[in-house]
Amino acid sequence: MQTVTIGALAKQAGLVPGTLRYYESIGLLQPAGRSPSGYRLYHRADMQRLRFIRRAQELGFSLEEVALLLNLSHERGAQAADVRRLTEEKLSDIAERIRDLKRIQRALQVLVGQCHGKGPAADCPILAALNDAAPRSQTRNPL
Amino acid sequence: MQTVTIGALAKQAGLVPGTLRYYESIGLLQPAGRSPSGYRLYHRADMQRLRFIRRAQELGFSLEEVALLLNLSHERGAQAADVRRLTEEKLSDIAERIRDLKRIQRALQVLVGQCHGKGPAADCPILAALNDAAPRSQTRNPL
DNA sequence: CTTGACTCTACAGTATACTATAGAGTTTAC
DNA sequence: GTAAACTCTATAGTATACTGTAGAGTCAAG
Repeated sequence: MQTVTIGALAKQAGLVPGTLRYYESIGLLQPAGRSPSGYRLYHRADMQRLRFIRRAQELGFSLEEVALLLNLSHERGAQAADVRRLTEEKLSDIAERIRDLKRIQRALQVLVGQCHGKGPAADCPILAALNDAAPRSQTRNPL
Repeated sequence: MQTVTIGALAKQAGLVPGTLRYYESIGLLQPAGRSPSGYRLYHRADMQRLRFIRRAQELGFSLEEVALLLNLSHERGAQAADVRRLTEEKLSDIAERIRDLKRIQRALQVLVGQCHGKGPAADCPILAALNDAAPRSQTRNPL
C-alpha cells in the first residue's frame, strides 16, 4: 500500500507534523509503520481518519470522545446504540451550555439596559449590581 | 481597621487560602498588609471585593476582565462607558458562542434523528456522516 | 511546653489540544 | 558533495483558574 511521510499527510490535512505526532501520543492515529531510518509512514487512507477526527471535533467531541467513536467505527461487535448514546450525551452537554449562556446573556442584557453609558464609572449600574447583593434600584438585580 | 487572616477570609467567602494567594499573585486582591511574622492580613471589606469577583465570574467575565472592572470601579476618572463597552463585548462573545453551539446542536439532532440505534455500529448513519464528506443518503449531510 | 492548627514560600500538577524548541540524524536536489 | 528541507526524540510552553505538596515557621489552647 502507498505510504506518505508525516509532512505530506499533515500538509494534505492542513495540519503540521507536530499535531500528528500528538495524535499518535494519545493513541488517536498510529502510523502504518516506520521507514528503515525511523520515519513515520502513513497510509493515504489515514486522511480519512483525520477528516473523521476534524468533523467530530467540529461537532463538539473532545479528542477522547473522538477516539471512542473511532473505536466504535472499527470494532467488530460495536453497536449503533453506543454511538447514539455518545451523541445524545453530547447533545445534553450542549443544551446545558446553551442554557447557561442564555442565563448569563439575559442578566448582562438587563445590566446593559440599565446603563446609559455616560458619566463616571462610579455611577454605573453594572458595577453597582456587581458590588451589591441587593441594590436599591427600582429594577430587580438580575444576578 | 479590623483585619482577618487568610483562612478566616477564605472561609467566609467559601474559598480556600490558596485561591486568595492566587488572586494576589495575579494582582486581583492585595491583602491590606502583613503581620509582623508575615501573615497576610485582610480588611473585612475585602469580602465585598471577593463577592464582586465571584459575581462577575458568574457573568462570564475572566479574572483578567474582572480585574479591569475592579479597576474601573475604583479609578478616579473611569467612565461608565468603559464598563458598558466591556459588558457589550462580553455579550457579543456570548451571542457568538450560543450561535456556534446551536449550529452544532442542529447538526447533532439531525444525526441522532437518522440513527435508529439498533444493529452494528458499522451501519450507524452518525459514523457514516463523520466518515463521508458527501454521503449518498436521502437526507442532506448536516456537517 | 507541647500539640495541633494555621501560615509562609516555591514549585509542581490538573485539564485540553496543541505549538515550539533543541540537538541530532536523514533525505533530496543540484 | 554539500546545503536545504525534512524527520526524529524529548522536553517545555501556551491558555485559564486554580489545587496540591513540601518543608519550615507561627500562633493559640491547655
